[in-house]
Amino acid sequence: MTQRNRGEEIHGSDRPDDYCYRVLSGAARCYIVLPSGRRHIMDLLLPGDFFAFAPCGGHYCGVDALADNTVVACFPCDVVKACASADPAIAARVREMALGATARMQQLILILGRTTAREKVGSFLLAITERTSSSGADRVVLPTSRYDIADYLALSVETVSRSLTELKQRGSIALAGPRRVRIVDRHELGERDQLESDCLVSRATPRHPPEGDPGERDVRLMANQ
Amino acid sequence: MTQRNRGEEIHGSDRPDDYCYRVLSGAARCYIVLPSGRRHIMDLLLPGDFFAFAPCGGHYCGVDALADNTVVACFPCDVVKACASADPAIAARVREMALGATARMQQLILILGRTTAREKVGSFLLAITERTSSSGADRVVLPTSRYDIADYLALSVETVSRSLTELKQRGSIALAGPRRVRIVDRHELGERDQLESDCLVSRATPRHPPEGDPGERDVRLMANQ
DNA sequence: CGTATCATTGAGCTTAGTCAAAAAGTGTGG
DNA sequence: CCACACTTTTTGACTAAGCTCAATGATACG
Repeated sequence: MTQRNRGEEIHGSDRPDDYCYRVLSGAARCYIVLPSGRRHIMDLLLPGDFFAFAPCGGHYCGVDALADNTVVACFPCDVVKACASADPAIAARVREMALGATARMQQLILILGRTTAREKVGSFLLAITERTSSSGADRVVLPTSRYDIADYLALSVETVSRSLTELKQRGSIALAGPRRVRIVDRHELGERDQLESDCLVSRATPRHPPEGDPGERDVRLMANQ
Repeated sequence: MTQRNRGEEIHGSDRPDDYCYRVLSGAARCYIVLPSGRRHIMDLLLPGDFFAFAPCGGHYCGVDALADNTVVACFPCDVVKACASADPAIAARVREMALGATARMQQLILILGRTTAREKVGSFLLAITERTSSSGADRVVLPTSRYDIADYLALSVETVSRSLTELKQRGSIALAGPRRVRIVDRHELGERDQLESDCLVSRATPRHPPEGDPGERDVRLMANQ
């Protein structure tokens, strides 16, 4: 757990699943370098956030500081596992933090699944705003450069930049410098989906409403081999 | 936990984070319906696989059977949580299964991050082959239709179909019926990255080799608020 | 005050989405 | 076993969107 400044590597390895990370202050990016040289940012970590790489076949994985004075706690996963086995309170904490990581991953999957670059950038802005200011604030200072946004959203830098200027010109956001963003129209940034909700639902129609509690409580089914 | 046939809904709700799922036999898809009507498949579940939705702002979430005689155990998350708190063995099992879910999510993020449709489809084929036959087999029966693949990879059906025929024509795969695939050239299906590994690494160069064990073992840093 | 990095903008090209239709499977009942 | 309907898959033509290459501004840092 060392303090690092912007751009400095916190930890890196090609055995990524040996360590897990928790940001204590600052911000960090977790990325994988594909053998082609492409970098994909798997997660952005703000204070309190937890992350662990899954084994990923020989790719180089790393965690870098995004801000000055970033402090990240790095732990060998097997140590954490052992502590969790020994102490139920720690186990519960680990579960809770892993749940947060899962939520961010699912959110990223959803964002990456969007069709247009504008939607991706828009929902990224909404997500990062939500995370930095817990309430429904409308101002955010991006912790990332355009390059990082591009590698996070799987877009080119140019497309990220163009999307932002387009959103600005539409009046959906306002920019004060490259990193200071004000959200003007949330709906235009991906909740826009909501507005079209009365449109035709083709191959995704929910067939029946939820049928009440399945009533199955035999946790052995969940837990046994 | 009821047995369902292909296409039937197993569970659905717009409070997705209340339940978690474990496939006992068959196969299932976990998806989110965006208000626009678009469906995104968040995960494909094979026997033994575990999944839980994160809260996702009012979208409809569902789990459907992909095969006949699919059996899925559905549990309220708070019940599982309570059992994990009470029984360390269950807690460990839940951790282990959640780790598997995390690995699949990270893999999906990586696949969605690929640039071309052919790469997405190719790495999807590799991934699903790896999961269905634990060793390095080269044959796979896809559990999904083209539509499902499309909704999983965030592509259009037509593009999925075109990518598959293109891979076939290149000799990277062989098709026997729409769902029976034989992997001919693994490298062409996404490990292709490996071949270009000596190419220029631009903005993703790992700065230093891993610096040895950070040596931090104070798990309080991991566990405390 | 240069220099390097980051951000923006432009032009051309490649690729995937859309709309439309045909072909190939799948399952049913006669 | 065949005929029929229905679904799934494939293919084509066109359009739109993002990537690449290239150049220009802006900003921070020595």
